[in-house]
Amino acid sequence: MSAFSTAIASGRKRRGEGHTRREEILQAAKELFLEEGYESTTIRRIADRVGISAPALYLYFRDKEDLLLALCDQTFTHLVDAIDEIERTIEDPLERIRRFGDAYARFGITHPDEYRLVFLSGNIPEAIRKLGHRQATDDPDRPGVKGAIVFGRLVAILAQAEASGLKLNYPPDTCAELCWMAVHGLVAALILKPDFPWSDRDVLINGMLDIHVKGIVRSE
Amino acid sequence: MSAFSTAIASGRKRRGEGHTRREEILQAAKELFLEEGYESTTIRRIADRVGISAPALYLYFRDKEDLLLALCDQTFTHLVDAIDEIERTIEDPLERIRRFGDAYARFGITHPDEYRLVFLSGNIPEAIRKLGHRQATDDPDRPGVKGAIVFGRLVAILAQAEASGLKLNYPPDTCAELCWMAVHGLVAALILKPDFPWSDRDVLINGMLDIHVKGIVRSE
DNA sequence: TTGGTAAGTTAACGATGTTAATCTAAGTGT
DNA sequence: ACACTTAGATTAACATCGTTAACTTACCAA
Repeated sequence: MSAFSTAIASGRKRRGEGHTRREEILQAAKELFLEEGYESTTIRRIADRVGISAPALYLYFRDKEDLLLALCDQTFTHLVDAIDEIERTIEDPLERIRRFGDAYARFGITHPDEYRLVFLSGNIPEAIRKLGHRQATDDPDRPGVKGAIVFGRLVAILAQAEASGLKLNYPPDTCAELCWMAVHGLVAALILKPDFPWSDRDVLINGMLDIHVKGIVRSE
Repeated sequence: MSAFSTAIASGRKRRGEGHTRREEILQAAKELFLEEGYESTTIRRIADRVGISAPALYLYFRDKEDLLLALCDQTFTHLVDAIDEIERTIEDPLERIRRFGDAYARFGITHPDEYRLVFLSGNIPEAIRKLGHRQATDDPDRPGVKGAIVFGRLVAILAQAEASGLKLNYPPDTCAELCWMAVHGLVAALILKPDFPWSDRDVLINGMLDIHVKGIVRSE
């Protein structure tokens, strides 16, 4: 209670804070997210931690989903960075695909809450529709779009691989969808049923990548 | 209001209804589930449709999850039946695996709400723990267990295939996990992002099965 | 007739996301 | 120096949710 009231009392430095508040809220939400899990992350708890009232959050975020998605994008940026790194350093197309899948899977397993929110909860299209026509579909800062960007990267890598002479068994988009779905299924399973006696993680990841790299490139 | 009160008035045939009530509730829940979607399926709405008060549901189901899982098991029985049929009629191990995957994928796509509840929401182990020690883990009537049964069937089919001479690249459980995860990812993607411009469904399903059947059996 | 019991009711609790109405303090124009 | 606007927050409240507590009713058996 004292921490709360002092936060209120000391939080009244009005000038220029409008800038910072949004980041403060995201930071607090992230902490709670990690500390107490997604389930307990309620609007009021986030507001408490920031030191403001719950309705104040609605000055910065349209609704809870908007907040959470913004938070996810922040995290997903790290995955995009990792993909950038791979594209910059790896030349061989097949190895690129492998590394992509590996990075993707490990990112998902390491950030289960964010992964759930972006790839495992109700359709993002609906969420976008709910947000209204506020922004065009290609706005790179719209929350939730980082997930689509990651998938787009895979399509690009595969198209590029095909362009550089690799023979694929399906069109690049279809290949991307198949690969993504499979690795996505792996991540989803490990996240949603963590107590199930799965085989060794590395075996599963490597196995899945083996199977799909083999299954997608024409071998004759 | 009139429909409600008449339902109440005529619903007071007390004798022997205790037997029927549970099924009535499940039926009403199922209808609402299909009519208005999972989101709008609230305890009070289900109770309204049955013509009883909301707390009365707790005489037949421990909590909402218990009800929903019971409902899911009812639906999943159809998938188990389909698997029975496959095991009874198909001899060739590879074809069995294929048909299993096909049946599984199409079942998931056809029953998205139940699929979400069983395979796409928080871990079942937690749910089971929440239900208490009411029943042992191998009770075939415990709600939610049908999902695990389906997976168990796949393991059995693969082990059987190996026993009949087929060479696998991984242990049967690992093979089952890989196959299941991939098809699960496919179903999950189609369910959760229905508006995404995916490739043709049949192409995806067949492609995924091709890739995994090829990737799992040793070819040399 | 008298209990006892199974089935159901109403009232209420605590939480949740969210909205409406209001207040306040800082900046701005005159 | 004084009035006005406005961004940023507040308190109060709403509707809804799952769920529990306490009470009522109808039936059956002794």
